[in-house]
Amino acid sequence: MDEQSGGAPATPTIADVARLAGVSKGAVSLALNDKPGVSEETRQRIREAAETLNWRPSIHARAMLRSRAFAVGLVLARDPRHLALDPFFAGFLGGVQTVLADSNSVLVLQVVGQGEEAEAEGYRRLARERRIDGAFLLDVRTDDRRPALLRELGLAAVAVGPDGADYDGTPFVGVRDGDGIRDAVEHLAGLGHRRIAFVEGAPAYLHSASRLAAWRDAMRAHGLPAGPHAAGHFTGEGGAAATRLLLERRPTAIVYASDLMAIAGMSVAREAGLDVPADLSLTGFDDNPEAAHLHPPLTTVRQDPVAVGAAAAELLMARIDGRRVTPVSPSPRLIVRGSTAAPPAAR
Amino acid sequence: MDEQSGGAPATPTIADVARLAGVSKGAVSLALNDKPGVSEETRQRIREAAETLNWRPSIHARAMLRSRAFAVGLVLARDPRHLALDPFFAGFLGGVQTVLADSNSVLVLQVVGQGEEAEAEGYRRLARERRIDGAFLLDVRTDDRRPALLRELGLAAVAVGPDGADYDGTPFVGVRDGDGIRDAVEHLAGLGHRRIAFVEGAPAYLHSASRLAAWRDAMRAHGLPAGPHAAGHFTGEGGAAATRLLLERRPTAIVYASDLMAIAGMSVAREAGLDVPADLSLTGFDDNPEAAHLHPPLTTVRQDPVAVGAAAAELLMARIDGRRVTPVSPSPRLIVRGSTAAPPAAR
DNA sequence: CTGAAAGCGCTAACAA
DNA sequence: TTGTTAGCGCTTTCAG
Repeated sequence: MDEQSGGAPATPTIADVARLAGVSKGAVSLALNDKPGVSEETRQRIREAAETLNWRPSIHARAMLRSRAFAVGLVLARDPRHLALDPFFAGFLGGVQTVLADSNSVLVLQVVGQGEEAEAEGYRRLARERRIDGAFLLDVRTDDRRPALLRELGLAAVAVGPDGADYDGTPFVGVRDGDGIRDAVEHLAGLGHRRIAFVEGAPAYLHSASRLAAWRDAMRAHGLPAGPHAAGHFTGEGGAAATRLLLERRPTAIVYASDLMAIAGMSVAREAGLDVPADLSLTGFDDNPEAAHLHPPLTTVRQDPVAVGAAAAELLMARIDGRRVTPVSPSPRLIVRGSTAAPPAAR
Repeated sequence: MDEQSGGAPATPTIADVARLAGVSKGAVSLALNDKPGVSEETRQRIREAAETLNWRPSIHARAMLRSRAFAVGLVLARDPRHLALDPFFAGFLGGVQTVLADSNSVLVLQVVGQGEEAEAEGYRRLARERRIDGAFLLDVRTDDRRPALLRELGLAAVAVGPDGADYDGTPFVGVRDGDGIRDAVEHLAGLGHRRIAFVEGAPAYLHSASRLAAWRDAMRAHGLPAGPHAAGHFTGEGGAAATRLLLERRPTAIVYASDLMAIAGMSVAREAGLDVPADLSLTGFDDNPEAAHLHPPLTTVRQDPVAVGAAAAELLMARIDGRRVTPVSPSPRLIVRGSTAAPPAAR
């Protein structure tokens, strides 16, 4: 239609750059990929031409020869409403991005309904269409078939989960949730609490199981009897129900595996006529934006999701490129606020 | 290297399918794209061959000829922590996905730091590398340059924002936030409130401005004087500060443009010695997972983010394909809970 | 050090 | 109705 508007076509190709620089296409390719075989002088001229034309190599043309997609995937099998309540996820994405930008790769995100099959199908589709070179595994379950699936699909994989875990050689970027729970128990024990209950998330998940284990270990380390615990499934309803159950055992403190459950628990305690923190101390996990603005503000564990995302992406890109890097595991931090205090003197 | 492992190569190409079916590559292409030129019999045979080999066309090869990327983009210039507190976003992604799956497209997500320039650069990069065919625009600002940018880049665009808005021909999939605010005001007015204050979000955003306007309109519609309002910037700190300010004007109810701000406001009110809802009624917006589990539970406005996401994706794919569809705008719903009641009789 | 040419997997315009 | 062929934009041999 409007082909003769004047200059170069809308999206320049490598040929346009070559023409402008007065060299061949091959020279342009060598020059811009920092490969030997071009004089520094020519390289500079080519660089300028590319800059002038605002040219970027077509990702698809590249992908065809190198059979690399320059993209990584993340399939999330979560109830959308569940996804929302996880500040970890958002930070994680941000961290991932910083690394991907340097690698000239992008993130393909697929949110599928719940269900392992949908999740597997998501990865399969991305793999078969050669859309991605590797993938992140989040929400790892105790008996997770994704590591095996991804290997079968020929995709690099990096899992995010409890530090030190290992499935099938799939490396884990550790989140040291356990350390956070331990700090919470230590904080409470230091205040004089002895009956510290625990509300776990969903036992099927690795990061849930590791938090429970950390609570048990910390209790033992402080010479305290492992108090009662109940599953809250990371939901508000679950947290409330678990709290009702645990309250019968008269704990002076409850450690929750998530803020949402802690918030729901706080309401339950209040309805039961308990004052927080005078009668009952509460700690959460995640440091939701709401946590600091509750009444009382919630003592909780804050992870560094951006660092975890960056570490995971670093590791994934290294695997794709066949490089070796040693994974790091950022530590979480206990944020002490108003929901914890010394236990009632009476007991 | 290990070329003679026995059967077909790891990832089959169209040539493998053609060979197996005993036809040419061209025939395979026609057959599997449901184009005329192949007998039904042959088509069936080809289909079976493709099935046997578990073949999918390489997205990159396709992209090269049709200059279609079979992907759409979403660039988010938000503080990662801000992203987390928005249940709308998660549902939106879920809704988008349902439509993309049918179109054989994927979503490329880019979370950049805050700043308009980073945001623009994100879209530019995706466009120049021909990574995407179109993009979603979220968090539209009153003077947003992205519609112009995307047109310049040759990308289809669909914005998510107040119903009926229009920038530069970029279609909007409306979220009827205004209706939600109106319902909240109506609910409060019906309970007998007359002094209804408002905490808006960040005035620069369209969806913030439209909620403020809706509050004004609703107040007028009920013959009430437009009470005081203040900006809370969608953050907890902001919501708390705005509430402190507004409390001096002795409202009997406060409508908030987000749950987070409302939650922070509830704490401020309690610290000021006010009982919610006996002394002060509060409404939020979003229906965060926490909202139902506060004490008292928060009356709030729930959108249908999944429907919005699906509608936006539908519209975007239609634009890319050059089809025409009429956008729909799902309505939000007021969820009445315990944070609202009749105003104190005294006043 | 540079240029020409082949080919990645696919589609579309051909010729048979 | 079929099979053949010429590229899409790029990288990578291989000669010059």
